Amino acid sequence: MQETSGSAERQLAAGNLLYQAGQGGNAWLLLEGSIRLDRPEVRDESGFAGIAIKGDILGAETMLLGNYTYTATALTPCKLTRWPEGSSQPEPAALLKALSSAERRGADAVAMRCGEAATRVRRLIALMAATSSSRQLSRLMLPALRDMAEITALTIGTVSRILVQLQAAGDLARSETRRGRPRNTALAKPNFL
Amino acid sequence: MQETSGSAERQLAAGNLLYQAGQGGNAWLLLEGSIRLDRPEVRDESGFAGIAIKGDILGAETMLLGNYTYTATALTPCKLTRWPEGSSQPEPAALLKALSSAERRGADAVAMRCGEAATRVRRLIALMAATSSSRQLSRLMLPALRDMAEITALTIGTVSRILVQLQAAGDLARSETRRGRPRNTALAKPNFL
DNA sequence: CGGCTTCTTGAAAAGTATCAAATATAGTGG
DNA sequence: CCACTATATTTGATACTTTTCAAGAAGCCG
Repeated sequence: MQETSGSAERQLAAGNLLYQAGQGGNAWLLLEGSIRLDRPEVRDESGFAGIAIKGDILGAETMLLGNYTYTATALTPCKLTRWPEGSSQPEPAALLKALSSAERRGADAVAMRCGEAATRVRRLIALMAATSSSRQLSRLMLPALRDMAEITALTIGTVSRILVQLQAAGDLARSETRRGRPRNTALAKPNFL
Repeated sequence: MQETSGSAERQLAAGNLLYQAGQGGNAWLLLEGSIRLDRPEVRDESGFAGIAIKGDILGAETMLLGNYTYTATALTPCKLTRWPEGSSQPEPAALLKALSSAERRGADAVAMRCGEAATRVRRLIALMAATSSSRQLSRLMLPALRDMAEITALTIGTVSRILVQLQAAGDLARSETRRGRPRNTALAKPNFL
């Protein structure tokens, strides 16, 4: 929780919650990392509704509706900042940019559910790689298997098998996998005060 | 072609092209019907990238980039109008509305590729029903099997089998299917002049 | 360490895709 | 107006991919 009160910036560890559907709050610009969006209706099911990567705007709907439509959770470590930066009203040009990146990201999300399992996982990895600086993506910089499975509409087992294949083929850096109990940086821990 | 030159409105028969990726043009508000968006890169493959229904804005990226990012084709008969209506510059509030509906529609597209085949087709039909006035959707108001297959990431055969099931279960109005050669209202026929 | 979670892996089952052929229909041209 | 053609839909049998269900291994945290 390295956040000073009133700061416009925010850091988020992988797996942590940025905001929850229904809450009030401001929009965010994602400076680093990747975030998944989930529809609130579906409780235990996947609920996956979209993804955001570096440069995308999240939660712009609060400026219209007052509260968030989706729940946002970090897939990888994230850095964010309030949006829009200075003014409380975004410029039309900035809104257009947000709109067109939202459309592109929607298309990306659809594409990650298209074709064979290996293709889909490959596409997800490619998207994450666009976020990352290094070209050879390490296993540690990927989202949890569960997230990858829900994004690609596959099962955890299938994603695991495919990652093994990709590592064997040299398409993915072989590295330690992230197991064990996640940090209890609590999905539900309120971030205000 | 009941369009008078300079008119801000436009009609489109099912299967017809509204605009192509790369072209220049204006944004549209979809007044009636539904439209599919396709990424241009993928030639023969599905290429499906998103869907738009009544009330959605299409092609807003032209205001930023100058030309369309996706190719837009009518799934069902459509009525559209230039957007924004009067002014050449859209209001921030209108842009926000476009943005949040784009996100919602992206989530819808993702959801239509989630779960078993029957579930997915059901979701697509539900979305189309939201467009339509009548609650019991007729077979004729649905997109072509090929479109439904590409949207749901299934095959034509599977979709066909599922529609038969839905009709048998009474969840879908049993009606004539739309076969035969489509109108040659040409995908490529230029609409200017 | 003990407990909890994630990841890996196996064998069998289920669901879809494939491939192919038959059927139905709207438009076209004679 | 009718046959003809191109396209859309239905349907069947088989093959393949992925899911299921289960158990075990590996890692983090207190």
